[in-house]
Amino acid sequence: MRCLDVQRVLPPNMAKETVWHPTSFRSHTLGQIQDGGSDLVGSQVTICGFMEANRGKGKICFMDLRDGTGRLQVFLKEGLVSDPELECAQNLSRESTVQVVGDVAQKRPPKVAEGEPVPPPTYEVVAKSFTVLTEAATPLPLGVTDTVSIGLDTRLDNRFLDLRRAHVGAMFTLRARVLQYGREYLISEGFKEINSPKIIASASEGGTNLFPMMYFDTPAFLSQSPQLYKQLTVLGGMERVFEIGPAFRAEKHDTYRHLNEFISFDIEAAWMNDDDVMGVQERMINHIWQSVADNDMDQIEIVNKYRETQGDDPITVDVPSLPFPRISYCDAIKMIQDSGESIEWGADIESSHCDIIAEKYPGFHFIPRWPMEMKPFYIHHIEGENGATGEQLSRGFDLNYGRDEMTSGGQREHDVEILEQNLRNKGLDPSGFGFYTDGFRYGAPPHAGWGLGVARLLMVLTGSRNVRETVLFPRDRQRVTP
RNA sequence: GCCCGCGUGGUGUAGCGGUUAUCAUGAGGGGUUGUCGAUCCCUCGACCCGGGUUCGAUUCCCGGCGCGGGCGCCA
Repeated sequence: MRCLDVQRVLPPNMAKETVWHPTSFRSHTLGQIQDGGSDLVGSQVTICGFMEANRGKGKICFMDLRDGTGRLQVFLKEGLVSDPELECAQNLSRESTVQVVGDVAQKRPPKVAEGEPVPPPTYEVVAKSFTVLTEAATPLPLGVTDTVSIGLDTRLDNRFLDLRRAHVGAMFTLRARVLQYGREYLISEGFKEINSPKIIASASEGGTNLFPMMYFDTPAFLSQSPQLYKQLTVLGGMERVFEIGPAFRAEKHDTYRHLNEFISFDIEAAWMNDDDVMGVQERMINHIWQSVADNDMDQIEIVNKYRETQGDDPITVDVPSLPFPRISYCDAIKMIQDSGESIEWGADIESSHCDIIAEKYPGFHFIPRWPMEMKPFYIHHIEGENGATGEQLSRGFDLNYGRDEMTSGGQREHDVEILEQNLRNKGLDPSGFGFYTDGFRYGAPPHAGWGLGVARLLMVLTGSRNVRETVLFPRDRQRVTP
């Protein structure tokens, strides 16, 4: 089984140097012919794809094919394929799927105006035989290549078609890359990936509303956060863990940045405080941005090409420099007050306030040291570390980008006595949290962590104005299908 | 939950108390063509639902449903 050994040797950058083995349906991807056509000229290939467009109704027909790797023109000519095949190709509806056997050839260069540079050679497949795999119904609920803009609701109702549009596909390719780079970075710092339960018996944090459900005969809830479980894992000695998983919140908000199901990128690490995990976070984000800039500018270009047609400014991938600015809660309040807004110490920093801070700090910035009173019971505080008017500060922080909150995190309380007092201070009964507080009774390392909204991070990277742009099948107040 | 706005062919839009309801894209048919945002000719397709005002409502009013924006809250 020698061939298996060969295949175990993976290329250094899996994302960019994918090995496309032939399948039962095709010998080559369209991307392979697009990029490596010069080596393939004259050889026979079998390709598959969606038919994006067909031109020509007489003795010849040009067909634009698209698969998940690229686009390619197929040339059909009377005499080279059978008459029924040619007619079938000419009458085929857009987005039908086809299989073509033919020879790779260099395309005839397009006519260019006098003095214009001749473009580099491109390649096509001259068909020998042509098979329709499935015929697409007409008309399409939305045009994959049409120039008309399409409402978000129509797009989400027909996401399978929307996703075929170049810039939409690029957005989700970028999403996959962001997750990949985030993972690989945390692994490089010793973090291990975990999975925590999404069906839970009690709330992880106060405040947010839960989706109730029946777990056989027991009332239960969908998890709003992996918080308590990732902490229990660290208490179990796993040292550094991360999870990329769903969180569910039954809140009736209706904004560009809220969903009722979202993917949270969470970490938790022993022997760290809030400053330490802020360091992890900014290094991770820096790595993600750097990796996108190094590997994925082709996807950014696709997005920008579309943005140009919509009159939007192109997006740029500016790798944020380290460290990110840190504006403590107290300083943030002062900044807001100095701008003339009335805000009291102890109040939440709202979106309009974030606009004020974002004027000075438009990119990523941390807001550490929130009042203890505003943070959940599991957040750590240092006795005597007080704000301007004497209130106890916490070791909780947020990460914002512009006006939008990306992350909430902090050092956790590891002293079980204080933890139980915190619960009582919040009006919660410690006996209901025994499964959690018991984890602290037999030795507990100081630890810290954060949760990052993946879709919100993607909004920043892709310049999206609605979180739904970066989520395949968003769940909001009025949408549970598809 | 509150405030504001919108609902017109498959898609995205213009417009109006009486119109042949605009434009683009699309779909169907045909011609030409190594085309590439193909092109040319012909054809097709729409006023969210219910009630009210009116001689007459797609247009005005009320209710419903759906959608969008802002706010609250959060990741």
